[in-house]
Amino acid sequence: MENVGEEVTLAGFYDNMRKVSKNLGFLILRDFYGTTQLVIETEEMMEKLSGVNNESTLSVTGIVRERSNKNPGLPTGDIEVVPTDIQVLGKCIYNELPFEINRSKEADEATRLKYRYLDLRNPAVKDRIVLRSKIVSELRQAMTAHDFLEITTPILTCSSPEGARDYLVPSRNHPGKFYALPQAPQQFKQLLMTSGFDRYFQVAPCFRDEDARADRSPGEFYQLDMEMAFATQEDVFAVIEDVLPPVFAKYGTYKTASAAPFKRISFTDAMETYGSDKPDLRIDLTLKGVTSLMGGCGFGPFDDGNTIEAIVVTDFNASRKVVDKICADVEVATANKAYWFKLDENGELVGGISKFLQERKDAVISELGLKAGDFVGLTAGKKQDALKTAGVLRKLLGANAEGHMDKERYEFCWIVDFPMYEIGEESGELEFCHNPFSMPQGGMDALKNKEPLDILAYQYDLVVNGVELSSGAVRNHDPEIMVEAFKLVGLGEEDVKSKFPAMYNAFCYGAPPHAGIAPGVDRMVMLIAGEDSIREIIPFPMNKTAQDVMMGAPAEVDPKQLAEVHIKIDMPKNED
RNA sequence: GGCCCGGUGGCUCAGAUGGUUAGAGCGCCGCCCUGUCACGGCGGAGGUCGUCGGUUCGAGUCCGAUCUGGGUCGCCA
Repeated sequence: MENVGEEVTLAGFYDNMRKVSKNLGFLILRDFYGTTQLVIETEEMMEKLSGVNNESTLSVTGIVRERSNKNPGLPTGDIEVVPTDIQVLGKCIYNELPFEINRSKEADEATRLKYRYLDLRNPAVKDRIVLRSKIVSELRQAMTAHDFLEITTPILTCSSPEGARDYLVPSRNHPGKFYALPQAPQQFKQLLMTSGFDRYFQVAPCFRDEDARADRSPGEFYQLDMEMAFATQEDVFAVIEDVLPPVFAKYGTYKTASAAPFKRISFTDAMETYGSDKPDLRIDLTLKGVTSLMGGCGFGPFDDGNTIEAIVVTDFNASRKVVDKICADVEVATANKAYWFKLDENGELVGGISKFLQERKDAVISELGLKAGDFVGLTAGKKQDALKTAGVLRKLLGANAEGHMDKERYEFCWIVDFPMYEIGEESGELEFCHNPFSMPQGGMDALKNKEPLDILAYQYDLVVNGVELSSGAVRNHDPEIMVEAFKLVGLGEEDVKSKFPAMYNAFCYGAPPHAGIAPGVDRMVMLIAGEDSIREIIPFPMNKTAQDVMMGAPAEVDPKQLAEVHIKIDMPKNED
């Protein structure tokens, strides 16, 4: 309104025209910041627009006027611009687009990705990218305010033993040799600590050649990578608890985020209480072991020395149809069945597997503390299977049974005290549980004197609303402890030296104890934006099969390029 | 690699049990409309139903194979 009467020049995209007659029309001009209505009220101006397709870019000079019919629903709804000149800056040569810009989110995803530059013109799509930028900017400011230095680390490096498949880059100058894109800046940041930089962070690109998921982009993603020297687990927790919640609360779909200190749950407790190492604490349901209460009751899966887990849901009101759907979903997700029964209004055990429990009715009711209307979900199997299945069941019950999930907040927790070692499922032998960089709790003494499976690591995960945001650790900075840790999994000093030559050598020159963590930026933005697909918060995402359908990557290259890097293609023949 | 779901005008979708000319909304094109704002009215164009093969008098619909997209398990912090 304060510009009424002024001559202005606006530039933007031809969004839409509502043509009312030969010499009256309302043209909506859209730019990054919003829209403005232009009134075309002369045949001369109308003529300038004839043949101009939607989405062309225009420069419009005209006079700002107060509207006679205001639109209170629009930020610029009080004014309109009466053009005196219209220039077409960039022609859209098509009168029909692959999708309507303002409805692009409804279009086929392959088409959206192919025309991502059009998809991004949709304000609702663009806003996610703007949000991402704001979040990253805020994280940078917070880290800098905590005296962390942002330092970039190499993209062309060598394979790092994170455990995922590497992206390889052939070397021209060194025939037969390859660079690898980093799966994470893990070793470099630890070397920075050894160099004396005591607070490092980076919004770090990470590259892993693994298959995609709805919440996992294939190929590349970003981490808020950080590391601190002369620091403990507590120091890392304190920084994260200070940096993340304000960003979630400020930009999030939900306006509440956990305050410091976050709840801490040991890995073992998390598995036994929630059936998951990434529990959603917004759900108030917990697991209860009922092996001795229900074992041998005559129901097949409850025999054979199987572990049985129960989840009591009070005041359960979901329909039988919902219960069946939950059980079916559990089976799809875990390849393991879920069972149930209820305590009805008359105090009888009914439904599901209740008939097997009638003889133990009183014990069941008293041990589980059941009241009329309570529902009991059950799982059975080998201990870990029963727990994990119950974990999935818990999530589904929480989401479907009313009153057991307070959705409107970000609930953070730390999962701590992960085991250092486990017995590998395939090999049957002792293996590192997470990565081999973590410091065993108890150090050398623990490695030498404790049962390997009982040794815990200073390894922690950050979980929010059932999503694993990050894992981190206090690192093993002592070469002797490192060698000993590797000995337990059957590797010798030579293996350590050959696997991590730079780190091992560096640590031999005096290394500070250090610890760090690397929350996933894409996951954070997803959670904050409330999006279910990770592609919505990435400017130019790849599709599920790691292709960029807009650019056409990956693509074949010129034979000359291959020759320069000493590569010959040896395609398998399709003979079967 | 396994499993689940999808592929019908430019976009979103409907097409029980196989049956004659495959429909709708949006978009697009043309005409009309002097205050619209999801503008409105009238008219129109546009589809080898992902592909190949089979069953059948007849296939968008049934069967087989295949391509392709998404979800998920494996994999991956």
